[in-house]
Amino acid sequence: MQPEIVKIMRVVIQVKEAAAKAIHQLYGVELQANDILVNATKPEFTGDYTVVLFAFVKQLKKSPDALGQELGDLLLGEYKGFFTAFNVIKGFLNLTISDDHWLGFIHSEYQNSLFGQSATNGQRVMVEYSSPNTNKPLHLGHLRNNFLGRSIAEILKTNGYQVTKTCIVNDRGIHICKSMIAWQLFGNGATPASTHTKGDHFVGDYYVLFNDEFKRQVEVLKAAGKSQEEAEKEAPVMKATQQMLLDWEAGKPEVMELWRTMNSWVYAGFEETYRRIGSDFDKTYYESNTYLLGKDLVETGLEKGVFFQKTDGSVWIDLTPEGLDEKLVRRGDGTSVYITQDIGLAEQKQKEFNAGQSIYVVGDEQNYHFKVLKLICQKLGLPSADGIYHLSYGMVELPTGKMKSREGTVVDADDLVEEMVAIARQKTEELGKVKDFTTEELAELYDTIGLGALKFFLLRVDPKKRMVFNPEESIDFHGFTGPFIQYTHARIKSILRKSGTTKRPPDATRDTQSLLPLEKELCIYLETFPSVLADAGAEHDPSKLAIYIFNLAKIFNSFYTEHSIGNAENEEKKTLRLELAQLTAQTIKTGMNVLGIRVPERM
RNA sequence: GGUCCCGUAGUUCAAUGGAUAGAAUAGAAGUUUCCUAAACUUUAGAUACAAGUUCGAUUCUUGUCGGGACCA
Repeated sequence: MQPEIVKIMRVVIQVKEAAAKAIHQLYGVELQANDILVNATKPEFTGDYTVVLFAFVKQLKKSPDALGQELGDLLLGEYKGFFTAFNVIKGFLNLTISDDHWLGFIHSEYQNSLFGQSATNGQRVMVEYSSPNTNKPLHLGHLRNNFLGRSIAEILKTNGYQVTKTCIVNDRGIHICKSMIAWQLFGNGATPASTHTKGDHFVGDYYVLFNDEFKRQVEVLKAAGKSQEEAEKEAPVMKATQQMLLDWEAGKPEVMELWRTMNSWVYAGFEETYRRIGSDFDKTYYESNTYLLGKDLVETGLEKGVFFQKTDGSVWIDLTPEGLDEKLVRRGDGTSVYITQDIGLAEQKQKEFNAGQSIYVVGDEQNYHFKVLKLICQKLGLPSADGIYHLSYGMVELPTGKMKSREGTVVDADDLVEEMVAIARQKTEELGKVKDFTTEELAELYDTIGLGALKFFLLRVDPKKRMVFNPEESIDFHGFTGPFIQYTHARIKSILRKSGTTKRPPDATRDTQSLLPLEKELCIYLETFPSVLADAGAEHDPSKLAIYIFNLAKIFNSFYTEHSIGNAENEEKKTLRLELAQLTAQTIKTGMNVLGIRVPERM
């Protein structure tokens, strides 16, 4: 074994490659390292890593026991100093890795502030997330979106990608006209400044007013004998809104002016929220600029025969061969539909950034839409089409069911953040551990903890799955939570402040101590961090990382309770444990930062 | 009508076809002369149902029941 490789290569990979080589040597069968299943050994068995043998039993015509014995014997002989023991139980070959190897790993990485980071790979990825509408403020669902988008972007950066974060703002259409109409009717010239209201909430309030007024007018018309449908069509506010949309499209100056003004209020509000929750974008697109994109692509598609025209002039694509149906891409009156501008924007982004991968963080109610989008782009032959990936996430629900604006059950993002921070404050004051902090330091700490709890809560779940947010139970700082991890970090930093960092001189000879079970468990788990980051990136799943950091903190806490660091049995142990503590703190910090969560030095 | 997703402890979440299905919380019982008890230790508790595929199924296939989304 080359010593350099030992340091760089992950242990699991080494085990796989060694096993593949051994099988080749013993039986002449060529296997790829990745075809071999290697897991961490379950705690109730002896060993560190386990080769699952069942898969080869048939092919090699060996009993699992015999195969395990032969393989174990060969591996132990060939890789002295790496493997130190093995046992075979049923079809499982449990291998023990030498303490020397783990010690070497800790010694070489404990000061590495880039532990887990991959070298740049020269590939560009775009991540589009957030995608707000300008008629109302952000809610809990947007928070999940923002945290996912931001963290997946950061994860991909650590994986060596060059990442561009984009945002498409839905700033036009009937919804914003509703707010505008309501403001004209009921606003009396009020502004966010005059009412001391955050701009996005201000505009959102008029959206609510619109709906109230609309409902009222519909009732009046129904009382006058109209059907529901007729009433909704004829309600004066609705007619006014539709006229306003036409005026907007025609570029009528007063309408444009009002639209710009109201949107600017909203952007000021969004800006504040984004700053608070840590979302930022390298490039923001506005639908008012992009909604006409893609029209020329409809022509291209018709020429290429990808699209076809019906007798009423509407243009369609036939996706029945793909198991979907026919999809409209341009209406008979020549106006385009939602998907057309998405195709156009995809093309434009490709021209601007030419990213190999384009990730769209969008709710799973649009699964069908993105399936269609990708297919159409592929059929049109857009070079970036294969790189389209819909990072589809499930809705955040309340214990009572879905959030409904009509029933006032929408959880507002700003309110929720403030509530979390307030609870962090209350909890911190109760514990009274940071009485010497300045006001600024306290404010920062409350933010760190409150936002940490919220972000971790939303990121710890597989994005694809729907999740339930229980306002009472979710605001917990114990157990599988952000503050638990932050606390572990703060405690480690406290130990390091008191015990000093490690005293190992750079030329110190490698020690010969043996690892205690809890020390070893921590080593093994730390060593997997880079592959967890890689997995989380490849799977587009930050929850893998969140779960890892939580487990790491838990393992450290068990270790810490059992073994003294500052008053270790001897200097050698003390040095090792300080190194373990340093690397654990570093790993927690890197992992949490990648999730967009800060970790305090003290709390 | 068609397509897709989801059903795991009381609750919220895990488990690339692998060993006795893990955590957290709520419940029960403990741990402070010593590095931060927002911690630690012990305990009890679950794969919706029925078939099939195989050495082995929470995972794959089919059906039933339940929840959700989308398309026209």
